[in-house]
Amino acid sequence: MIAATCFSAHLITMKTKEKSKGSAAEHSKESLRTWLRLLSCETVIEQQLRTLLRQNFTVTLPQFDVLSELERAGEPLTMSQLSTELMVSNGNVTGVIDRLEKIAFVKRVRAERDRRVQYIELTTTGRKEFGQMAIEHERWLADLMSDLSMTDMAQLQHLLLKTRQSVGTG
Amino acid sequence: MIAATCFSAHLITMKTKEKSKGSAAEHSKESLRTWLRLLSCETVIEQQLRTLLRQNFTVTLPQFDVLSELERAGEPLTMSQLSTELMVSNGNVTGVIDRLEKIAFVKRVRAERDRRVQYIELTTTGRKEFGQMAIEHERWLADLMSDLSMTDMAQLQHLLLKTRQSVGTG
DNA sequence: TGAATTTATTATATATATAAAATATCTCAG
DNA sequence: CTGAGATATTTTATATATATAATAAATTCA
Repeated sequence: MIAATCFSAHLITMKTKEKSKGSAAEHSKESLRTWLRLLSCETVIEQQLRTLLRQNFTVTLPQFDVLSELERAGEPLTMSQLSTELMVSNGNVTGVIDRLEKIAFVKRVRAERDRRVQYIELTTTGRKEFGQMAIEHERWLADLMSDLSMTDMAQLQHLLLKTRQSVGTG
Repeated sequence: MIAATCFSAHLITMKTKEKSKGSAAEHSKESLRTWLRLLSCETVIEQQLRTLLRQNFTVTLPQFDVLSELERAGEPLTMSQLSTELMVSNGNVTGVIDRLEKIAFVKRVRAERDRRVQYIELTTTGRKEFGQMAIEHERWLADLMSDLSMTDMAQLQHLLLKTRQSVGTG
């Protein structure tokens, strides 16, 4: 999402009295442990990327996320589409687009058929600058993950997907 | 952590031209894929928890995180300790504590030996209210993770720990 | 047509979030 | 004991973030 800012720990007292294996209580505790680790892991990486982005370029992480989404789509997107894809509120997107428009990385174009809609598109500058940032961003990430094997990452992706699906259907 | 707010997608164009297996380029792409999935997974869960907390209680997610940390510690913590544990900035913690103090869930106590330090401690109300919230929080999480087996969660934790260590040493 | 409804966007209020500067206090060498 | 440097917290400025209300445009349908 746009402004990945976060208090991240959710560190909750873990009472280790229950010794039943495979019980609902045990599954519950393990869920909590898993979540705390997931959160911690995500937060550390996000902070690293945020800092690197700040130090090396002129955009913030949420702004970078918007540019990524526009580049990935390969075509202009509406505010609502951005909001949905990036999983943030509408009002949030408005602010980020305001700032990106101010530095001329994107521009708003009013749709012709439906005049309620604004299309957001990358400018030539925005696309070019983003290209540079994306290369660095991928390099940073590869470096952060350097101790993980291809197998590790494949397994991790599989489990994360399964988690995502569990949350979605829950 | 405190205010897990975030633009979360970081969806970057994935060029699939390179076909070399096990190359640095391939590892780099896989790192990016893994990160995007981790981010997406974390964001969805966080949004769910944030909404549930909002709808059922009077505190925000960052505030809940602070309370969790205090309860887990079992003793008053300084602002710096909270900031470090929750991986957020000092100024951030100040604001969250201000709000928790306003609703009398925590109180500031100036340290005697070192008058720069403020100890933050749970009030009786804060501890009691948090207890209720923590029970619900764990229930929500167990529900969200219900499709994951104990083995899945153990493997996931293992891989996340490995990722965390890679980031830490990188 | 034109009022009710739907959809998209913006406005508003509040709460996080960071970085950097300011403030207060402490430690310790000299 | 006195001031330089270190540490803890708060303040400030700016950018995200949410939820909700308000606005605006388009659509539906009596």
